Amino acid sequence: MDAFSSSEEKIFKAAIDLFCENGFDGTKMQAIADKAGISKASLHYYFRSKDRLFKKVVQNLLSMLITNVTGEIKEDTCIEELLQKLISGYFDMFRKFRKQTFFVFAELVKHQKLLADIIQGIDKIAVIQEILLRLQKEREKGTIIAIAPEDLIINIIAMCIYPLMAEPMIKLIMSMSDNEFEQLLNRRKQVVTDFTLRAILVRS
Amino acid sequence: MDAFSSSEEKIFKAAIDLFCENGFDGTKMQAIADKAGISKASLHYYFRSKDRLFKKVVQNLLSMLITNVTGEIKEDTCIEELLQKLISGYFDMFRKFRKQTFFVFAELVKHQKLLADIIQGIDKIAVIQEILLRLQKEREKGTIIAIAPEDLIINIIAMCIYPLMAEPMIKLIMSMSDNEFEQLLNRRKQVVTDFTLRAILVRS
DNA sequence: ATACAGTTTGACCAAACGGTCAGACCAATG
DNA sequence: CATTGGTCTGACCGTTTGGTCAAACTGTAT
Repeated sequence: MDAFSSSEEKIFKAAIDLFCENGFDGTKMQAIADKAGISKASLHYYFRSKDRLFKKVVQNLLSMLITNVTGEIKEDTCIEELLQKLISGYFDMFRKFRKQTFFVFAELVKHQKLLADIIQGIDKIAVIQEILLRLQKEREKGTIIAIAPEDLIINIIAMCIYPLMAEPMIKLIMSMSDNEFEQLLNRRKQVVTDFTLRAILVRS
Repeated sequence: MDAFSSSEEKIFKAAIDLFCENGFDGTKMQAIADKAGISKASLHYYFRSKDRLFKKVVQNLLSMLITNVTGEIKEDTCIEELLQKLISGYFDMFRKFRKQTFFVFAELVKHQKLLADIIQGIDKIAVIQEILLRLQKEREKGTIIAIAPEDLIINIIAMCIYPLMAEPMIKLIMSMSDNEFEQLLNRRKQVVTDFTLRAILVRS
């Protein structure tokens, strides 16, 4: 009677995969059961309804995405290194959990009512707050220009996340091949870091 | 026997609204019929199947979004004004057609197979090409730093579009109220313009 | 009036959907 | 061996889904 028996785990993993791939409405309970290798009735045995299963999946992914950005940002690292690590961390995570990220974004917009319920199950948003504070300090120190930390972080996340979410659009509009696009992604961390540092660093 | 009879138009508009709101799987034919004020059978009379109707909707929106960014970019405007107008244009459009943009992004990722069919029905992607060329020129002139025009445009679009698509996430992570977020959106054009110009302008 | 092509619909269909339930299965305990 | 409690399922249910079709309804030209 573990919190995660083998079957429950298999179901949950299958549900994550399929929900991320096809969204809430596009995912059928039978498909989850098939992928998990159990009967549809067992689904309802472990998770009472589709909505409950869905909510748990979203909660799990959101929590994972938020807490995953944490770590290794010490107080004594200079602003350049801080931003570089931040960008690198965000980009790698978004690239690794591409579909999951897009899924959470999309479904959170559609089912805004669920958000209130989901928030309570999530622990740490403190990491971001920490970074916001550090940026505020740097600004007072005069190493970076006057910019609201929120604006700066949004800019950074935007530049990291957008190419990953907009791949088909970018390829279409820019007439890019798969190869060219992959090159673009590979140089992306450097591009965003340079761009950001040039934008906010106060030069002597 | 117009290309758009009154009924056909009503159906198409209803379809756009509902598809944008609920996605492909979340939109039911009966709901479209109800919203258009006609019978479900009439839907199939004008558009043979749900897939065909869906494809036409995506095609129409994608074409609209792409061609809508055009206009008023003359050759003699300086780089600062060019970027400011570009950012302003993108941001206003994305803000105006927020749901449509998100919808096209999401469904284009899911149904990547349809993209090949859809591309053929779209005329002008030339506007972007024009801007890419102009940026290349400025770079050679030495007014802006060495950055691939594609990277620059992606950065700009990213910073414009991301806050609009990630509203719930941002509010959650940054602990923002509706009011604070609206303020953030209102200053966004200025923020992105300043940020971008500082990042790419060669200073004397 | 009649004929005709385009439009619109109620009634209908097979398939798929989320969900239920009685009962089979299976270890572990007495 | 018998009982018990958790696990698992085939069969089933009511509803909803995308799609069809013959028939009714328009207006217009003959």
